[in-house]
Amino acid sequence: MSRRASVYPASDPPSAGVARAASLADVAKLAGVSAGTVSRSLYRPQMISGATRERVQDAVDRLGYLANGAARALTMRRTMTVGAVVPRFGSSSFPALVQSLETRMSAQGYTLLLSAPDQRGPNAASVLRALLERGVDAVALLGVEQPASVLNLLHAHAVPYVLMWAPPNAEGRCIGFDEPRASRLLVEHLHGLGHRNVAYIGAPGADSERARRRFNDLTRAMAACGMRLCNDGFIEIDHGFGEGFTAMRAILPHRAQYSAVICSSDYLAAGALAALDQAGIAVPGELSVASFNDNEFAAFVHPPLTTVRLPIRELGEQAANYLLAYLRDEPLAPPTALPVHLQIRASTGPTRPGATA
Amino acid sequence: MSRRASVYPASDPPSAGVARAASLADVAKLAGVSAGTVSRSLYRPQMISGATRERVQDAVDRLGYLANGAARALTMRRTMTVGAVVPRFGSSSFPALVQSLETRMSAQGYTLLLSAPDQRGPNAASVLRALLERGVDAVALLGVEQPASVLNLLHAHAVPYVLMWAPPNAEGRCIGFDEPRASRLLVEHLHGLGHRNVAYIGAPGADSERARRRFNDLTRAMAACGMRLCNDGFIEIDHGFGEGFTAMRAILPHRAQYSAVICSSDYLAAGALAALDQAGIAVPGELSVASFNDNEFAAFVHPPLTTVRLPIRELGEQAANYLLAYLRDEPLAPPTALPVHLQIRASTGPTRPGATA
DNA sequence: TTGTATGCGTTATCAA
DNA sequence: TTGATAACGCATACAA
Repeated sequence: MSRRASVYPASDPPSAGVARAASLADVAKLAGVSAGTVSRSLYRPQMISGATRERVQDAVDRLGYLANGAARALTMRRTMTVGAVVPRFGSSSFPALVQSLETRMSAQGYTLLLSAPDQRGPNAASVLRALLERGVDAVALLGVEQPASVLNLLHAHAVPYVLMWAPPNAEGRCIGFDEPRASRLLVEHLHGLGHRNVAYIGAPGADSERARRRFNDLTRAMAACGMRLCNDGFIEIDHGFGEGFTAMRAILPHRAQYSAVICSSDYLAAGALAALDQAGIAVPGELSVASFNDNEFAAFVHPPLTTVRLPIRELGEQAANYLLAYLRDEPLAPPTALPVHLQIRASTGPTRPGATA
Repeated sequence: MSRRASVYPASDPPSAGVARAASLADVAKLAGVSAGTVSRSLYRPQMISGATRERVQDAVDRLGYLANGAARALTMRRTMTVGAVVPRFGSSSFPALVQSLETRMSAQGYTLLLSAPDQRGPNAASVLRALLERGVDAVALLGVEQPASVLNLLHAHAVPYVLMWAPPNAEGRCIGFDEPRASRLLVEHLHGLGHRNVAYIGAPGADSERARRRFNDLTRAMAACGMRLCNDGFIEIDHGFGEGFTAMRAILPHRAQYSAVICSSDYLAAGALAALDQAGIAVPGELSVASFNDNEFAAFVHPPLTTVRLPIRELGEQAANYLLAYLRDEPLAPPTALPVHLQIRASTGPTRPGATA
């Protein structure tokens, strides 16, 4: 474990504010009481008489006193801060996840320290280190594939943590979706429609354990009911609208080999549907499209799409609940995989009205 | 991924651990030097001899020492932390903004404390107060309409701050887009195509100063070239895919009154285009659609769309640069409105191929 | 109910 | 180059 990862530059002083912020002592002086009394008056009001409490409050208001979190953290050994590490944060459905996590935690007085490292790997540990040095009370990490260095840090410093969007493991501390079932639902749905050969557009497995697992789940589910993945209809591509479009166009020449397409996200699906639309291929008449769905939007625009909904917001809430329980030393409800649901949307109107004319 | 590396059994709650984290004193004792020497060795290595430096580093590694940020913040009067307040964070293009802000700041060693208050939650001032109590070195706030209480707090505590996506004002400290120009570009483009009566789908002005300004910019630009906004073609609706769809359907009955539609975001535009698609209305043959665009995605799927691109990522970077300059006591480059650009995308293929058959 | 004193872990000042 | 010591601002055990 080599260190030397100082996040603090050794140079510049803070912006030279001449007047220091009001401290407890300042308030105490103005109110004519002791510092301890001020502290108690603010955070243990029942210990203080009404009269002094008023004088204190008055002084607080006049000075615009704000507690110094660093000093408090130093004595309390607690910062009311939790870290979140969410790689590739800007894309896909992660914002919704962070949103729900933040909402829940802030309702309990916690603030989120957000890290969104661009690249995975060796720097994951130093990102976490930065969070730990800032004294986070707990950490929520996105993803399964935490390097050993990260887990070691977590354990060595005894920080409560939770792995979001990760399958259950021996350690517990994971909250995820019932992804195997999600795959089964999609596959069985397509099977029921008579499809036997399927194309797949998904995220690159090399980058993501999640993508690899999903691919495995799918092939397993297909094998179980005698279906197969079409070789020339398998595309790995990053998550995104344009990517789905591009991918669909790429596998279109091999269309004879499959009668349905599964996309690993609704963004990809929406792009794929757009490509099909432009190519004049009717969905689902000529080709079925099914998708894992986390933002509920592809399905909206292109109704004839079957999706499995992954409850993202619930994931964030569950993660928050888990951490909060930990922080309260309450017994931990063993985290389970969140249930997923099949959504089959009928068309709300002609997709390509011209075709019907 | 070796999980057994942990010293702690999975059942053992860390909070029960009596052992405190290693401190500077612990490291010092192990290395046989004083605490001050350890501190200097880590952060002012040039002041320390090579031999002691090694012994210190060794002790640090063996103890897994991590600096206590609270203690450091207390003496340094600096936390290397910046706050971000981004209401309605989960939606629209804000994630991209936060992403770029975080990327830039973290490159300089700062960590983002993110607050995403939903509109009706605790008032803006208390959200900010929470951030200030946690000792943020600076704050980035999204939006123009900061209540006086917020600005007072900011000034009273002399915290460097920047208002993102806000028009320049007397105070400076604002970074935004050249929105008036954006409106002019769109309007003039439509004017050039011969349109005179225009419908508008935008965010509710009651909720957002930004929405009000945009509406004003648009009407002004239209007035300047003899165009007008169609009364029955003006819809205020929240940002979103489905919302655009719904809005477009709502104004469709009044279609005789306008020949073009402006949408205030690409999500809305994409929804609107979908609605038009389903209604069998050719774009731009029968109706032109133009949009403010911050995610570059509506334009991708539905090529015949004219957008003005608002450089979101650049906004986040500029905000970061501004704060960083402040934190370094460097002269502040007066923030200017970021330039916007018109994007006219030609169709990449038949949108509704059936229509051409 | 209130005051006093101590310690939290670090950096900075001043000696050595 | 290193060590001792004094802040930093707050919470709390203990005394009054």
